[in-house]
Amino acid sequence: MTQEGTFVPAPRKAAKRRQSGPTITDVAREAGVAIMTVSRVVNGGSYVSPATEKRVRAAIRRLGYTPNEAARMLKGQRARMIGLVVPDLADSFFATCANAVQEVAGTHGYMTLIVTSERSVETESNEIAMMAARRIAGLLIVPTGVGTDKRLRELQQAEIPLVALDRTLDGVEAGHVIVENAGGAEEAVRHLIAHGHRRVLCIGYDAKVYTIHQRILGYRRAMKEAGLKPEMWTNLTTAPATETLLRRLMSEPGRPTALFTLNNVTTIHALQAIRAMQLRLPADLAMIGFDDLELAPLLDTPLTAVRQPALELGRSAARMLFDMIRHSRDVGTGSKPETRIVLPTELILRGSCGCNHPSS
Amino acid sequence: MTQEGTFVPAPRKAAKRRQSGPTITDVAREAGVAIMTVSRVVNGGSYVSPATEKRVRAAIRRLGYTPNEAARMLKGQRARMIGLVVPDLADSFFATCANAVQEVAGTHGYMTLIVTSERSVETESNEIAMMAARRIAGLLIVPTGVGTDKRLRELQQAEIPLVALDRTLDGVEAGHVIVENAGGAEEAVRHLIAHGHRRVLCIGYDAKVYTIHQRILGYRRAMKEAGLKPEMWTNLTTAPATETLLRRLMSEPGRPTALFTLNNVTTIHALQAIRAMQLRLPADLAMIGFDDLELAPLLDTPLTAVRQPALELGRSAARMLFDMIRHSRDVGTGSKPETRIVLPTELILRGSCGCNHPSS
DNA sequence: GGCTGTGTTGATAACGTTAACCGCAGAATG
DNA sequence: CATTCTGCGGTTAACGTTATCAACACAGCC
Repeated sequence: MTQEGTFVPAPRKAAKRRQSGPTITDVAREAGVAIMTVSRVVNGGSYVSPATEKRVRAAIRRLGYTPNEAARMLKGQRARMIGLVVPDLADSFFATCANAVQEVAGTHGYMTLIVTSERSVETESNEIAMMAARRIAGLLIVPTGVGTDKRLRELQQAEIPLVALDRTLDGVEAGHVIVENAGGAEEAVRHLIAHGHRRVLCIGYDAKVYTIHQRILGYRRAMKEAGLKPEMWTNLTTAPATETLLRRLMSEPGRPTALFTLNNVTTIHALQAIRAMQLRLPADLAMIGFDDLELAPLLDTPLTAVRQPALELGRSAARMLFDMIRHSRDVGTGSKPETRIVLPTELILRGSCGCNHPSS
Repeated sequence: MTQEGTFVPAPRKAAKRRQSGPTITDVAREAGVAIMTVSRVVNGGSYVSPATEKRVRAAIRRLGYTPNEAARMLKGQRARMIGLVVPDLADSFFATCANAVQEVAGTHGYMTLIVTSERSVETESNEIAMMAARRIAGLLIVPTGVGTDKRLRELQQAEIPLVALDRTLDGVEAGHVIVENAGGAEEAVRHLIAHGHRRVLCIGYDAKVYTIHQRILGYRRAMKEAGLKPEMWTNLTTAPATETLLRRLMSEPGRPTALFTLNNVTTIHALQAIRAMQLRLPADLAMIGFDDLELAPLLDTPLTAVRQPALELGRSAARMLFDMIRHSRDVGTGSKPETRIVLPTELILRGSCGCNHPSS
């Protein structure tokens, strides 16, 4: 069909599969204006006459146009996304935090990339790299490792704000939002001692994790204050290991009369073991767990627990991150954002510590 | 090598705040090759001599280069992200699903945008729009509403694969992964009837929700089969409402002797009410709940429950979505992906239904 | 008539990446 | 020696958006 001698640059094969939806160019054509005018209408702020704006809005609605975030981000170097790294979403504590973070992000028009590190430093590192590639505007992280990941330092160099959630982060400049781990643990152990217990066992997960470490500190303080000998067993990761340990310790003469569990999972494992051993709470063993459980009031013996404000923790951390993002964007506007928030814990007295708990 | 009289295009003013990290151009300069060569090394596949590749890789490592996903996505129209909409992350069932989805996505090099609809159709709609703007490659959704969101139809037009999780989706072409809701409920209610109960109560959340609706169907089938009169109470959203209802029904003469709860939240509310009313399970009231709870075995009377394979549900749905994504990209490669998966439920017998449960 | 605003719109150049060509050595072939 | 490969590498043009600057129309003012 091409006739005479002009060079025809090989007809495109089949219109080249454009992007899914209509683009700003389509809207501009539809409304009979320049693309810049459409951009102005979409982003607001600049001068556009009411009549033109109406025409453009109508075209947008007619075509069902949505701005392409990829292109926006490429121009503006900021993704309207934040990242969140948690060890495990199936843990209700982290799930609640994630819920709160995601909610706050939504009010800012941001979305949240949530990933789980599965308590593996390597996974965590990879995920941070993937988020960096997506050019997130900020990162919230419940750090899994002890040291500081090299990737985090790279994020830092890229001036991406960083907030540690529930734990602290050394070696990089980051904000953090934590709870009164030591104080909460101390209060709980003191309470057990006040009930007359002299041998108070303390068991939990990995002592290298910041939160566990802090809680152990609180436990030691309370024990030392009462002149009692601390007895700690950590690195309990499975239910069987926990049961084996408890069986051994509880068969000794002068066996422990009280138990303080350092974290959620261990609390549940201990409860399972106690049921298997047919011990009665609090008669055979008084117990307090760090981190409350939704069903704690409904257990055989309702469980006394140190409650952490998970929702507030997530919200505060997210708010802090957005403060930092705003501050780093409009450089030096307003005061420097807060970089450390410590939230209080609450000792919820139920039956398992030995208190008479209210019947309703 | 351009030296003398060539045109020099006006020196840029002050380097113009570039993107956070180094770009492909920096790598190319560092390695002394063209950017295209770097791109080839990064994406693999094409001809690059080993020597050049080594040089480029070294430069990449030296500079700490990460490809800008925004630019990639803008070119290729595909974001290496999928979306996940759940009603509530604090619900352990959905949290577990999310965990599984996120894990499968990771193995494909994708990240997951997780949002909660908070059971609001409007929130859900907005979130779908935000995800559309981010040009996600596919969407997993636990639909909250009854009808089909207009936004979903738009996604569909944009040829974005869609999979409904735990529920079905009418009016759009979508895959779905669900569990044997009706069958599981029927089995549970039959079990209660087999224990001799004639008046089996059925309570739950919104009956318009697909899952609840299906479970009610199962309940009705079992009751009809036994020639018993079904008694259902739905729209119970709060704990007080549930307690009020149960108090009223349990004070009637010839009161119900068995209870079947249709969903997680209602199960918990019922357990709270039962404790408040000082009823004994299963003596005063036998009970089975749909959806198992982690602490169910540890309750006063261990709770018999219909367990759903939450992990498997999430995994299957994610796998189905990635099948659809692959299929829509390499058009017509391989067989059409599965679009319907139904997973079995399992009745976990513990004490609350009246069975003697194993002590350990 | 020349100015200076002021309110509105348009043209163009990036942003970082990849797809589609183009070109160039050197080897293999005629 | 002239051709055709073939393996590598470079050039250029998008992708959809926004910042920047220029242009225009119209008013008010000397």
